[in-house]
Formats: sequence, C-alpha cells, structure tokens
Amino acid sequence: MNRPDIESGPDAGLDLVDALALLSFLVHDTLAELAGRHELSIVQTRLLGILRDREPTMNELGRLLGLDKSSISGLVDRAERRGLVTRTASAQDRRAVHVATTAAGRRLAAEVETAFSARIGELTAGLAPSDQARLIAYATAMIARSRSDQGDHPNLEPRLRAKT
Amino acid sequence: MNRPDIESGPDAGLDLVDALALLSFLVHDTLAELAGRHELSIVQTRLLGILRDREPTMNELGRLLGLDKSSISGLVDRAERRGLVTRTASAQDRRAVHVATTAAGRRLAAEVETAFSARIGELTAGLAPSDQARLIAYATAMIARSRSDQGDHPNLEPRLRAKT
DNA sequence: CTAAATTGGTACGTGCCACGAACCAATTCA
DNA sequence: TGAATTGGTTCGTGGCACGTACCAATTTAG
Repeated sequence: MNRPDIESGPDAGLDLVDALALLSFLVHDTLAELAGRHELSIVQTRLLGILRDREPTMNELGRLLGLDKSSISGLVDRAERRGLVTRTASAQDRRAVHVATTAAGRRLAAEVETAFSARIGELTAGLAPSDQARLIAYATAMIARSRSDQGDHPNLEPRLRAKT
Repeated sequence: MNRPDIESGPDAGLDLVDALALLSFLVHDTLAELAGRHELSIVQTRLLGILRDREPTMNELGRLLGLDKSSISGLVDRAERRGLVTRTASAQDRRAVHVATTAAGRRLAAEVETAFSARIGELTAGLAPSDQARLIAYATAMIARSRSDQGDHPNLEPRLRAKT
C-alpha cells in the first residue's frame, strides 16, 4: 500500500517493501547466476559453504539448511555423484553419516564466493563507506529481529557459510 | 574475505557481502513461507502479481519473469488448473494467447502481498523513518546499478507486481 | 536385561520449477 | 507465393522439496 502515484522511472518512488523485495531478488538472482556458471545451484553452493569448516551429519545438515532429511539425502547424493562431497561413517554412532567436501568441492565453492563478493562489490561501489556501514547495520538489525521474533527460522548462513 | 576474527554473536561483525546475502535469504524465505501458506510458490505469486494490472501474452510473461517460454507454459498450466488464471485468444494475432487472473487469483495474490508487507513492516519496525528512507535509497541505488551494468537482467517486479 | 520407543538415514512417489529440442500454426518477409 | 520468423505447446531431463514408509542402530523403560 501507499504506492505513490508519481512514478517517473522504473525504480522511482519505491516504498520499503518494494525496495527490499527487489534487492532480495537481485542478490538472489546474482548468486544463482554466478553459481550456475559452475553448474551449481544455490543450495549446492550453500551446502559446500557450510562444509568449508565442518563435517556435519546429515541430520545437522538438515537443520543448518532448514531442509527435511529426505531432501538432504538427495542433495548429498547429487553432490557426491559429482565428486564434490563424500559420506563417511561416524565413529560414535553407527547410524550416522558425516559429510565432507572434497578438494574439488572446496575449489568450486571458493570460486563462486569470490565471484559473488566481487559482484556485490560492484553493486555497492556507489555507496560511500559510511553508507555501506549503515546498510550493514540495517541488514543486521532486520536479521536479528527475525531471529528473536519466532526463533524457528532455518539457520541462515553468513555468506552461505559458517555460523557459530 | 576480510572476515573479522572477532565474532561474539551469530550476526556480529558481518561484512557487507554476508549481510546482504543474509538479508536476501531472509526476505526471500519470508515470502516463500507466506506464499506457501496459500499453497503458492514465489513464481506463482509473482505471476499473479504481474497479472494484477495487465493481460500479457505468454511471450511477454516470459520476458517479465525472465523465464523460457516452455517454463511459462507449465507455469500457466498449473495456475490455470487451479483456477487462478485464464488463457484467452488474442484478437490481433491468432497465434498469441493472453493470460489474465481470475477473481480467486487476485484474492490470493492480495492476501500474500498484505501478509508480506506486514512482515516486512515488523522486520523494519526498529528502524527510524530516516533510516528506512536511507535503506530504500541504498536498495534503489544497487538495483539501478545492476540495470545499467549489463541491462540483460530479467525484469524485476516491484513488490512482485507491476512495472512501467 | 530385554522389549519398546526413538533417532539417523535411505528409498520411493509426487509435484513444482527450469531448460532445450522438436514441432505446429500463424504471420511476416522477400 | 514460398521462405523465414514468431508464438505456443509438448516432451524429456534434472534439480529441489516434501511426506511416507521403511530399516538399522541406539536409547529408554519396565
């Protein structure tokens, strides 16, 4: 609502909701595009990112990505088939399976992340450092708010990667 | 890169790339969740949003959504099967097909959009009006930059809706 | 200590989404 | 008029996500 009637250009007079939706799609599509150049989907990229510094079980992976365990099975299947990750039996629990990246997986993930950082850098190049800082603050505030609101949101991974 | 070593909380010390990625996922997931409550996917929601004030052909729809024509066929098929849109023959070009929403489609889209606006409102409630204005400005700047950069990006639809 | 729950994973089957290729019908161009 | 071009549909393929059913290992309870 409150859609201003005066609209000269395509992005003129965007309200907060529109602006955030557009920005979100832009970033999302950018990542999809960059990952796609390496035949990776966004989920696959996030998977590899998470595995950068961990070897979680399928179960933990599910929580980390906010996906059902059956989804994880397929996801890891496809990644394993491509030689990007490996399954290893757990020593503690003989039911459990740990997932780890291969060198190839790490390399791919790193390439995507580098390209993504570069692209985001281009998109924000017009903002002064102080404005970039403010943008970070706003985003952080919104993320924090979403966490406290319900808490049941899937774990979001900074830069598609780790999280304490 | 430049990942700060000092990290106390989950979102502490996010850099610009991480912050934007997280924010993007947050908004995206929020929309997916809200749309999902009405059995709608994000694409379906965008489709209905676009049709709010237009009756484009399949072809135009493809450009608007940045999808292949074959993808549009299936998309419209499923929506039509659910009674959310209708196909009508074009008067000018007997090959072409125009797509329009039904009342049910409009109602659904409106509900999702209302819920989405409300949720974004909650997430940004902590920001002062001046900060919200700045956030809009930053987002708008990034979007503008992405357009000028290559120009071949798929058409982004403000609030999943119209666009001049 | 064994029987009953619970937990960790996998294997379907289903459906959406996206693509490319093949194809048909209508339109436009030469 | 004949040859491209354009608008759409129909496959076939593959990723993604879910729920259900199922199996094996582990934990809990009696």
